[in-house]
Amino acid sequence: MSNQTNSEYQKAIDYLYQMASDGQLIVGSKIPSERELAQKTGISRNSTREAISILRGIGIVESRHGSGNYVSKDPGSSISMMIKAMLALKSTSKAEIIQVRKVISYSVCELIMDRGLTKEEVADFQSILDGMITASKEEFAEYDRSFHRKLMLLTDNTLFRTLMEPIGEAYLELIPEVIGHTDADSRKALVDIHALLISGLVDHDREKCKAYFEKHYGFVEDGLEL
Amino acid sequence: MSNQTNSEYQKAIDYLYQMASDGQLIVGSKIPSERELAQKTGISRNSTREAISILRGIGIVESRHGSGNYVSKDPGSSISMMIKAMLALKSTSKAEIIQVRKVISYSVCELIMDRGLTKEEVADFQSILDGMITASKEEFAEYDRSFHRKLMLLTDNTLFRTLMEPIGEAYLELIPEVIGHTDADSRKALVDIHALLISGLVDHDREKCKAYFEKHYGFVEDGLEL
DNA sequence: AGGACCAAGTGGTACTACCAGTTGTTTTTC
DNA sequence: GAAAAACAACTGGTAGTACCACTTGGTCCT
Repeated sequence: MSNQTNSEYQKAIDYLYQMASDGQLIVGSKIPSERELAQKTGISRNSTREAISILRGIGIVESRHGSGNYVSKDPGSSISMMIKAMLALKSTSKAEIIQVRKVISYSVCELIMDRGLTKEEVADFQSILDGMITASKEEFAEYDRSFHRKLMLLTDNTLFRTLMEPIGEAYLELIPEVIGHTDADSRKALVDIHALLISGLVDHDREKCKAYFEKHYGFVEDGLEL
Repeated sequence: MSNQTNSEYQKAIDYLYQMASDGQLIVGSKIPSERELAQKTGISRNSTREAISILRGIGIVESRHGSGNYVSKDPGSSISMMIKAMLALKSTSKAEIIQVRKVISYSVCELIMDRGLTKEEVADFQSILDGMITASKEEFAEYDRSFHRKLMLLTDNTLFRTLMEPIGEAYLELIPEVIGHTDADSRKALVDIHALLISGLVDHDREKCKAYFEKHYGFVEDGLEL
């Protein structure tokens, strides 16, 4: 994991990564104080603070004035910030985000299809769909989000969720643009499309699921005029 | 875009974001020097450097010693860093890494299957497979890696590559453990399995590709005793 | 016990000084 | 006059010190 950059601050980062891989740093735990870290790594406190600033930028460290620096509980959240920055700088990324989300969502469904859905899970999804029917444009996006979040939770693979979550966030920002192009009828159609997926999962029907994805993201791509 | 945090360094970040939204900062352009920035925003050079460290952590600024700080051309590269850090911190299980890699790899193949492979691409893959046949245990892992890297390069979706790269790295660290359980015969079988995938991509044959993934990762899971 | 207080430790900011690269200009050299 | 060497004026990188602002845990007093 060690980086060979010549920078001094890298020593502090390497030192912390080493602690992490030794299991001495778990999520939420306090990292050594800046002065101690500086002394241990043989660099100045300035450079130590620089290292910590970078880690804070990356989102894996949080600082509490007067208390200490801590390993962030939610490092995933700042990945979405980063993807946002990417979006701001590279105008072609919309299509990429949609594509990634589509393809990964589908793969997750493949995983879920093997085990099917419990009655409780079906009921949960149904209540989301029920909410969609009467939802306003603004609410609709939120339902769509919780639908997909729930879907992701079915995998019990935390790495998946961590990777997928920020993409979902970035995707969510595109939703208003999509929904803006819809009327009540097309939103009704969207609800049916979502129902199709649930049905496909219950029946272990790969084709149904595939149809869902084609329709759903066809909708999205039209809305974004891609 | 302005943040209401009380920190001093935030002034520098806000100042730069303001410049960006005014169109004065385009990709690759040089941002004001640290001393100038400090003077303009009324904060110390220390705090200015802290701001720039964070921006460098986020990946939207690159620093060149003796030259200046520049708006990054490739903000995506640091997403990889971030995911790597996450993998180190969250003691992700082997099974999760394998599963994510499998699913994303498969997703990419779905994308590629639509367009198939050019003759040149097939030849490139074939040369990797040829290398595998005579490879030692140690070399085999490296071939496997370049195989999958090449696969990833076929999707011109940079977001995909960005997400996949660190997972590939994590996966790579597991490879020696897998290969350690193999003999020459089973490695020969692995080469055949890889050839199956290429054949599937050429023929647009989804089932062949699927068979590849089942066999390949079945192999891996056995090797890791999952 | 309860509350007020205090002291030690922590991150936050500033200033200064110097090192180490880069870059464009000037001077030297042929 | 053109190429090469030297220089000067930038740039970011590192270090050290001092002090401020805040948190925390303990002590002392009531």
